[in-house]
Amino acid sequence: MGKIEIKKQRKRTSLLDAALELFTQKGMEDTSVSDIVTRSGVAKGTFYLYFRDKYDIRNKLVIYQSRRLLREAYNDMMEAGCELLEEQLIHISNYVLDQLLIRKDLLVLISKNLSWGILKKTMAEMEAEDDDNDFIEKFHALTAPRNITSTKSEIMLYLLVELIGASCYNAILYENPCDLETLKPYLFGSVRSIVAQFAETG
Amino acid sequence: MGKIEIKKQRKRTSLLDAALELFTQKGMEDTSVSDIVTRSGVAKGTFYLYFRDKYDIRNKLVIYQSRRLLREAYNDMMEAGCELLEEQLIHISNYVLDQLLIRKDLLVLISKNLSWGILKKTMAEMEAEDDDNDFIEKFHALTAPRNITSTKSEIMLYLLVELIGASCYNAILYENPCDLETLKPYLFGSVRSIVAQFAETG
Amino acid sequence: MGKIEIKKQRKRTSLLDAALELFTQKGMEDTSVSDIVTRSGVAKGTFYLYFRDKYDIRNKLVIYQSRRLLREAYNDMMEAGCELLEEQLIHISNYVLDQLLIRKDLLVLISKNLSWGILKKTMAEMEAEDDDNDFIEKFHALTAPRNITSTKSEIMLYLLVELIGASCYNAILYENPCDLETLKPYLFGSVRSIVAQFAETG
Amino acid sequence: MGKIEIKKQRKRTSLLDAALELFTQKGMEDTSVSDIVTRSGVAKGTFYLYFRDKYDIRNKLVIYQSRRLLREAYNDMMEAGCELLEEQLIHISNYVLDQLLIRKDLLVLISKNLSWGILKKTMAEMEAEDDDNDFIEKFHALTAPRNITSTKSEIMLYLLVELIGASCYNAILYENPCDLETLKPYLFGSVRSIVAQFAETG
DNA sequence: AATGAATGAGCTTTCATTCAT
DNA sequence: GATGAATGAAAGCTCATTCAT
Repeated sequence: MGKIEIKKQRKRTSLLDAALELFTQKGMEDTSVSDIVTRSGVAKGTFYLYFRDKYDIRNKLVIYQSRRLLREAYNDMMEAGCELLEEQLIHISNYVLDQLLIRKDLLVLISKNLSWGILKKTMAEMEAEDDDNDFIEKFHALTAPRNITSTKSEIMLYLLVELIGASCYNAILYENPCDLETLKPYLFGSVRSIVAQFAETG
Repeated sequence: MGKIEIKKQRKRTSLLDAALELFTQKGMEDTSVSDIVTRSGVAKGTFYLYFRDKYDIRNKLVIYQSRRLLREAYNDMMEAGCELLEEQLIHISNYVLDQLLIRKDLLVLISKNLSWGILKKTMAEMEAEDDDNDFIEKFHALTAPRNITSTKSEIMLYLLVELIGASCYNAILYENPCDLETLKPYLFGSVRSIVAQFAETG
Repeated sequence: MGKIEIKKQRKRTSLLDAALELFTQKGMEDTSVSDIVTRSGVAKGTFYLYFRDKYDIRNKLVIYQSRRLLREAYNDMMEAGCELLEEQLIHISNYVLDQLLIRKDLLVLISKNLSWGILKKTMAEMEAEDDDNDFIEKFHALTAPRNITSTKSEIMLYLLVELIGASCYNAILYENPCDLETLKPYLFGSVRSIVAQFAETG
Repeated sequence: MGKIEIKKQRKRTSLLDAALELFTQKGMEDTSVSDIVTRSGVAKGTFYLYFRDKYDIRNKLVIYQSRRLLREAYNDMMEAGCELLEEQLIHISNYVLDQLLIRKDLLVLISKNLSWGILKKTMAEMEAEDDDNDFIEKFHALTAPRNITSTKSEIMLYLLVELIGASCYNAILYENPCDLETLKPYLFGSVRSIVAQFAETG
């Protein structure tokens, strides 16, 4: 009954944990299903009871982790009580960046595998499962006071996500062309001017 | 002799061509060294006379292609005779984007594999080989009139490259969140404000 | 109780039905125990309560199906009231061939798996279970009037079964070297002369 | 040059030999490619340089062995100088049966895998490769004097092959329903009457 | 320099079978 | 009796790399 269900969840989690560690340590390429089950301590066949293949577990991992990160960032911003849209977005960005600086493994996993498509899917799923976690609606709620249409709002979000995601990767991992703290002012400056661009014309 | 040298170059080029086609058609993953040599018409062993492994030929390919694209874009901008830094960078960006829209295979190859590290290496190598092609120096020459220090100049370039590179990927390939033409005004607006940010404070 | 007994029989039959469909559709090779239980709607472990393994259920299937076919053919011949041994055997053969033409799945199942050994076992079991179904005795009863010894009778049956079984396989499935109707006259001619051979010398 | 070619032939032959032994000992089912290469003493990958898979090597084996057997039988018959068609066919049959009695491994291999389709392909290939080995033409040459049309000739051959092939299997392997020597008179009697049937009506 | 046959470790995936529930 | 999660051996097959020619 419940016992079996709990054991199954434990197996699943154990596989996800093992995969996360290995993917972030050795990369997707160099991680085999064999590696995952060995670290997880289950049999090879068991993997296939829970996931279709390596790419399936990768996707589930990326979605889960990025969703969690975003939710935390959003909540942190709400607690801080920023008023202005620019400040809200910078707060969220800052939170995410600081987390990724600490958890470089997540940075690698998410950056290399989180496409805009997956992000939208993530947010859609968040909407479906937790009614208090509809991020896209929340985002629109944030942009609404500035009279930004829904279409433009999405393009803006897209530009911001891509700019932040892409630019922090080298800065955090290789401190190239500069370290994260040096980059931040310019990055947030860019965030500010991108928002301004949409808010003005919106 | 020169003849032998020419034959060797032809082999090398033939392998690079084959690899480009295959990588852009089937992706890195699903392309084997066997596939490359078969299409190239040389023996398996020959591959290893020219490249260390699959990743080596991939890197050389990415560097070569992105270097060529950048050089073309730069020359096109010079011919157009833009005066203002913003306009110069937008012109270059526009040229690159239009090319990638046409050659989606290059987009995939470069986006997936061109990191900031490789780009800098590219430009350094350009400097070494062709003295009239030192792109980084040329870039500094472009930014100098606006009193932007070399360090800031590099950070700016970094932000621009990442923003453009990352944001055009989904727009071109999946027209998501919008197609390239729709995105351009916002993208160039962002370019403008990022440059402004550096030029003001510089 | 009877109820439990009925439920068990239903499970068994359900497994046999599923196996028949799958074996004749995809072949023995490509049918797994998993497939069988899935189609049958019972649990994996349940299979092993009723059958030792895949080969066990295959044998039971072949025996059951060929026994049924033979019984039908025999009854049909008796109703038709043929007098002469040759006509009796040809009638039976004809009935079997026509059935196999309609049910090609049975043809494949039986031809590929029904050996002379299994056939004899079949007939022996028929004898054991149903006293009104002892086919081998019935066959001897048919041959007795022609003074064919029991040994020769068996050899004759053997030759007939092998000839008919083997030759109809390609004719029915691939119409090669000719279709069944074209083959029949020659086949029945051969049956007649084989019987004659034994009857003369018997 | 020739050396490499010879080495390749030796590898191929070595694989074929190993496969023959294993297929006839343990059966197709229970023989894996791993088994074959182990016995052959080559690496796993080498197998796939010469054969597409297990079924490919099986077919090549069956065709080669049955072709060889048939050619020997035909030559033996020609040397014996039989005049009458019946005697010629019985001579060939007898030779084949005696060989299969000695080499039971071949019997299993050929019986289980030699379908009428493969046989015809075999004979067609014999025709293509060796101009003095066109068995099908030779067979027609044998039947021609008796005014048997080409179509009927083929049906006759079909019936004979199926009768002999199927009936000797149990007799040789399990002496069931009787041993080969006991069966032969009846079998040859049947051959004679089948031929008579066609010769009469032809 | 060029070849391509040979290698064999390693991959993904399947599946008959067991056994705790 | 019935279940189905778990097992892990073993399958087929690939492929980067080597090396004798």
